[in-house]
Amino acid sequence: MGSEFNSSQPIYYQIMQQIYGRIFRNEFELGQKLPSVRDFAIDVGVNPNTIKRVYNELERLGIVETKRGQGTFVTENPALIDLLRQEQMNKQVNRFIKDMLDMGLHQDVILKAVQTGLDHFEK
Amino acid sequence: MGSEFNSSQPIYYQIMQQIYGRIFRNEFELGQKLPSVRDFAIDVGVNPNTIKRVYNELERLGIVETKRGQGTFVTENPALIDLLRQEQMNKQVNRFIKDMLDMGLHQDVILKAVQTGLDHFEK
Amino acid sequence: MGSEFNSSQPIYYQIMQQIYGRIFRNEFELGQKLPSVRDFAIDVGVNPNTIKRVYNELERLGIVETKRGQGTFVTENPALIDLLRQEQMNKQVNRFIKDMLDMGLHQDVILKAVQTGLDHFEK
Amino acid sequence: MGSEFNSSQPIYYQIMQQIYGRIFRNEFELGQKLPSVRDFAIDVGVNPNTIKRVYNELERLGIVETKRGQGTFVTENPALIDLLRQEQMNKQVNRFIKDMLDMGLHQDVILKAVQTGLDHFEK
DNA sequence: GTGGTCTAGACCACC
DNA sequence: GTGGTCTAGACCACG
Repeated sequence: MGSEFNSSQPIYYQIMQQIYGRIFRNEFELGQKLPSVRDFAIDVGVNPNTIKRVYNELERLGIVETKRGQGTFVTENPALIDLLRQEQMNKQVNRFIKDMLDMGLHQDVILKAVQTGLDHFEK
Repeated sequence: MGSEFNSSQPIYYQIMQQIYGRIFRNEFELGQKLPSVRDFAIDVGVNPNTIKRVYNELERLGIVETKRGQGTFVTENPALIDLLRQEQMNKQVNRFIKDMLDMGLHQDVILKAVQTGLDHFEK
Repeated sequence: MGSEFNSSQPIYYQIMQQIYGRIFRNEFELGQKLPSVRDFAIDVGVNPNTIKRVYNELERLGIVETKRGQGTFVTENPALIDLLRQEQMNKQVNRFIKDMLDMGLHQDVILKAVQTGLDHFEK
Repeated sequence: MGSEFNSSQPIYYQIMQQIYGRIFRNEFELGQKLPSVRDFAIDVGVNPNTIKRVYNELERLGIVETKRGQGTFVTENPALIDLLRQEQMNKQVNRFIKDMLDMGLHQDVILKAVQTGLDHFEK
């Protein structure tokens, strides 16, 4: 695949978010092996070190685990994934609401904006 | 005020967002003079260069104007502020919705989370 | 038995330590035959190469001997085991004390911590 | 300073432990600036990336904090340092005792070994 | 083949 | 000047 990365955020972070999303969306089976560092690096067109960092961060979050000499695997604990998703969601929602209120927007305006936004994405 | 800044974002950006918010919330009157770069820098405990950059960015967005030898002033154009607020809001909403959908969350879950989040902040 | 291994240390090393401990605790009789590499590998859910390495290391230390065509046996020399245990103990104690002193802890604090730790494990 | 590192442990880890120890022993004042990544790298004769990793790990533990464009500083929170030292001590003591008991050693033997070990280091 | 570590050196944003 | 990121490539221990 190509190397389309937003320059405003670190590449490792963007890749991390992608994997995060794919796990949350259950596009990976639990316990599934992720591509090797080298293969994945070639695949997305970045340096192996960058992928290694991605895997490190994901492991620190507990969403993957690496087995020496074998590879990196999605955690087999579905409860953990649900917990992380919940946490992530709460964090995002709270930050979003805080930002909106800080802009002086009222509740009904915010809610309306989200609704129309969702309708817009629905297509 | 102390110097409590989130290290995950540039300091200048955080200060900028604060000013942004205060203007949007009409805590500054239109045409009001902002503190001098030096005073503001001392106030928030930051390098003057950082405040300078903040003012530059705000001016680039048109939300403040600097008058040579007089200082930096909030724009007197209310329409411009509304426009910027609208833009800002749309950007935030879209990014938020995209992030939530990427996590595999459904519309109703997202909407519900925002509602309960708002209720929570209401107090 | 499952395959619960600490990822911070090599698997072969952890298995080695376990066998070490069982010999020291006299859970193996002197001269007793250890399981075959293959059986042991299946038992702990690990690559046979890993077990092979464990046996090699143990043999290098003289705590087991392999007899061609017969298998691997715990040494029949009790003095050797005592010696190894003594060596091992000294190494551990010295490393422990060094680590504690490096942390700026005083003798009495260290001793007290060990005492309470032992009481805690006693139950 | 020279580059005397034990090859059995990662260099970054050994450096990390050294800094850890110096902070615990109060050889650094609270809030003190650590050497810059580059300077420190030259000082100990390793690559800057290695030092950066050390600082990252220490920051993750909360014992230092980095301020963008300014440097890396020892945390100013003495309670945190005490807590970390306590944690570290407990972990070490428990691991030590567990290892010793696993070797089939009795309480009094262990305690005696620690005492004579301490006497030995006292000089 | 796999991850873990390390080097050498580059470019960038930030203060 | 300072940390943050990234590349290119090397060597090692492990399974």
